[in-house]
Amino acid sequence: MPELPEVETIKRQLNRLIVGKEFGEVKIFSPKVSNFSENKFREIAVGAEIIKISRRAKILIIGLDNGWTMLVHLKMTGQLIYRPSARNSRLPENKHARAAFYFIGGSELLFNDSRKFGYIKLLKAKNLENFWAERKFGPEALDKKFDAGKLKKIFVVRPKMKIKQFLIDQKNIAGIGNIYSDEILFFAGVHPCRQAGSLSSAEIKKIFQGMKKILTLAIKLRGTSSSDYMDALGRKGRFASRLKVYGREGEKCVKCRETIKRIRINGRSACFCPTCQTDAAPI
DNA sequence: TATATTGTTACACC
DNA sequence: TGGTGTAACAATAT
Repeated sequence: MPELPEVETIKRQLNRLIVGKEFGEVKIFSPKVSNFSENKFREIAVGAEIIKISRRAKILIIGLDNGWTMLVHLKMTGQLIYRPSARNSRLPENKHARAAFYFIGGSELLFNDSRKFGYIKLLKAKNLENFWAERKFGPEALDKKFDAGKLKKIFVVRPKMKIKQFLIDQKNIAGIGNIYSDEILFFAGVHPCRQAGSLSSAEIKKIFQGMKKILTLAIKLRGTSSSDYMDALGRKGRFASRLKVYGREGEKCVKCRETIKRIRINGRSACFCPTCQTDAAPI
């Protein structure tokens, strides 16, 4: 599940790998992954050079030198894999290959996605601002200007929301998904069902610290590979071994040896330790 | 075959 | 009006 650390990892890698490269050919194997037909996509992209890669929330922004940008969302199972040289022909070697970009010079970028939830959209750079405005993303989780005070203000706006859902909602904070919300709440010792408005200042501060600490470490380890995720070099991330609650239902809590529980909150699974993450607000 | 999966969004409700 | 909660949707592996 690519969340902020995984997308950030790919962003950093692609900035080293494909900036300055020019599209020589484009193949779209699954038409629905893009907002343009293969021909139209090719018309726009071929001949363009990549200027820089950035990220907003879980979306990769690949800036081109012709006034267009490519927006890539990996959703659940997407992968963007760079290969220094194209293997055989122009055929996908992965059965879940949805699109392929071949650069002048022989390298290539593959977009794989078994679930086909991800997308690669072409958007004129001048329309980007509007694109973000429509989505109403909250502050970037790791933005240096995002401090505990600002987080507290967002809590005030949505007091009824369960904290688990609050953390995942991109309109509150941008970049956190199911994995890291579970881990942040364990770090903070807060039960996922607690309402945002019931949290004390100390708890909000702890959530803030956990968010910064966990996401930063996860980037350092190139993300979490619990299922399909791979970085741009086709390698697994190394944060999975650091997970304390996510995906550990039925296993023992690393802190107190209690059994980790899993519940559903708004259709999403939430893993937590019933002992370490208390249900009640502190007095 | 039915079910679980998650990020996002559409929609009904108060 | 807009916050809130629920459900739908994407498509696949198991």
